[in-house]
Amino acid sequence: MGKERVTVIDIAHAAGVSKSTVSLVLQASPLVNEVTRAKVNAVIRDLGYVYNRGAANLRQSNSKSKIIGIVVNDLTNSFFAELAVGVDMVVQSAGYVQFLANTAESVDRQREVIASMREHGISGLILSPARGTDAADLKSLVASGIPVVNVVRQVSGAKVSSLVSDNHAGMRDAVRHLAGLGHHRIAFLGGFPDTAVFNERLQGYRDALSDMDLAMHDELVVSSAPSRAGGVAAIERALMLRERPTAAVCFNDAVAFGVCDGLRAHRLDPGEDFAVIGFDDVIEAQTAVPALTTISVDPQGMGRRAAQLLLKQINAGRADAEAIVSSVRLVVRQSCGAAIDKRERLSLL
Amino acid sequence: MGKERVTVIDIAHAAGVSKSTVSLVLQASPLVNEVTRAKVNAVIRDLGYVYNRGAANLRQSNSKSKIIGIVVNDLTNSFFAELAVGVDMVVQSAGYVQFLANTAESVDRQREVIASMREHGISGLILSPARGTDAADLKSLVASGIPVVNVVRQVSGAKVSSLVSDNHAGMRDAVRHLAGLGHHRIAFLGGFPDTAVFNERLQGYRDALSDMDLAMHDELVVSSAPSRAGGVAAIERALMLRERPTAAVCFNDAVAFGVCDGLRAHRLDPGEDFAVIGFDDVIEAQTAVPALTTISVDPQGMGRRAAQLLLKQINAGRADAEAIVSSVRLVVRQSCGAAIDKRERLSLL
DNA sequence: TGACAAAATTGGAACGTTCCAATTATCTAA
DNA sequence: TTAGATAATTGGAACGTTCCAATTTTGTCA
Repeated sequence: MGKERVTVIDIAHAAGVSKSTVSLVLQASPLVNEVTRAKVNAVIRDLGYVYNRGAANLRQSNSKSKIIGIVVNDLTNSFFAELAVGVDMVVQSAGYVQFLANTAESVDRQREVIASMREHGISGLILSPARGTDAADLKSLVASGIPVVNVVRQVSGAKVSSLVSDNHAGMRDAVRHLAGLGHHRIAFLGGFPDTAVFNERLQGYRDALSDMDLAMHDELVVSSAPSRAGGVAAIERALMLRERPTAAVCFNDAVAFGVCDGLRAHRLDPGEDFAVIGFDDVIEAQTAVPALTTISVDPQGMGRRAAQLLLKQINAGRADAEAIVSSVRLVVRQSCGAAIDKRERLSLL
Repeated sequence: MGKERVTVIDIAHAAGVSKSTVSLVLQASPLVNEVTRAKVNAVIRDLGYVYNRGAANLRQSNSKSKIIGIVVNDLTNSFFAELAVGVDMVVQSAGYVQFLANTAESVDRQREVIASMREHGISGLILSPARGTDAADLKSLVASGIPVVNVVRQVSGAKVSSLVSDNHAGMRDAVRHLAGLGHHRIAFLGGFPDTAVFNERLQGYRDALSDMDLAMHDELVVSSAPSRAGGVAAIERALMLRERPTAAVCFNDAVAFGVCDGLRAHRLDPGEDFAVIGFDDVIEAQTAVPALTTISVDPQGMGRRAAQLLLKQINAGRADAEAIVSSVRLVVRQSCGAAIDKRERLSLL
């Protein structure tokens, strides 16, 4: 049952037309007569024909494979999972299908999967590069004319489009908000210092401090893995300082959650005894307790925009690199203490 | 630059051999002489040749496309993201590449993406079916001889392999554990009652109660969306009962986190004032505060096993359906109050 | 009715690979 | 040296589709 695959020739034969006609109805060409089209479509349904995109793609000079690749550096981070969902949404409704691969920050794996995707003839690639990716890694890809959109992280020197969030402005706004609430010692917690994203955010932190006439204390910047566990470690170290911070901006939401955990372990109540702001606005940020004040980057929306940009380039044929920085906004919730300000409440008593 | 694609013919020409020979070295055939192989490989590197799997696949009678499909019902749930990562790991190292699609519980979307994947000639499919999927949806897929492995959820009547976790035993163990800690009123919170998974877990709950000689109270079973928000809603309702529960087993970890949030909103301390057990053991379960006691199903491992099963069937040529239930274990952490038992601590004072 | 245009259909070549059968080069042993 | 075996190479057909140029059918109008 279902052993031999049915081809256009079979359809043509059964419908009493030529394979060319069948091909035309498959592509919904206006050249074919309504009644023939109906007949052919009926036969297609009856015989359970499935279109062979491989064969079609082979013939079509340009590689319109209807496959786009998306490779992310850490799919277990829900930020990237949501990004992938966003990409999937627009890509699916454009009739494409996505190859998704996870590199787990390994450039070797990244090289392998990109090579594999090329062999399959992807018509474009959305890439959140693994740490340490350099322009040379993307060289031959772009040379072959395949549009590439970098997301989240940029690769300096690579002639590809990019879509990153406004890390500088986001962190600046977060720090200003905390300063506005009266905090003087604000820590910057988490993240690896050898990444561009880290440095952009750190610069935003620095600039905001200077805007608000606050001193920059190097010991208040403590880096760590950009994960929940990293957040626990970072706040741990920050609390050991002789002069403790009273608030923290975190590299991302995962770190911020870890910071909250660590605070509780020290019998400190995040949002009341210590203000915490995250970055990303992952889906759990709004339901967590306390709800996390954070910089919303809307990962799903970012995925959608990246996919749209890529599709635009694919359709345009030629892809001139454009760099988009996606704006970002502060979402004030409980964890920064602004909503239910304990000091204020106490002063009212 | 890189306009015309380079083909085996170009390689053959440049290396002074025939295309057949080039093809042989591409497949690492032992038939070709060492020195020719080296020469050809050198030319391949020089010209920047990229293998065209589409063309190869077209010729190869059987569809060894080196593509496997994976479609999940909710990628934003980190359980499925991790599952996908597990699949990706084994699939990648077997030289395959994965099509990943998210259906967001829509059977229509599911039908579309599966159709699309077939057109691309996937050699196998791993499917976590959307709610409401029935055997007919998979009929033509299996008829065409493409191996399918269902994960997480089964589709009754479909002749495909499946890999599900032992929902019954897991929930039974959770309830027994709570009963062993002295709880009499144990709630079952979250999940949609029209799913098989829900009913298996509920049955485990029922059986454990009866094993432990505890009464079954229908009002202690409160269903909700299997999400964090659903968990908040469920505990909310459970706390409104005239006779409150003192502990809860939750449909999954997301619900359990929501339950913890809801408890805190009522000034109850999860793990101390109320025992909570989750299901899944997602990655955040161990770092959350309190660390979540849960039934570990190791989603990544499940993904790996599903992929291995699928690859086995692909290689075997013929796929006879096997149903695997993957065993599951209780991981005791803080949220059930076993580790730091407040009552016990108090009695020691 | 014939001439012409427009609409619809069609056969064959081509895409880049693999497979098969056939050919050529190289080795072995008497 | 040569027959026979073995190793290495090769040309052409095939996979399922699309495209092109060419052909056939249908329609229009004088």
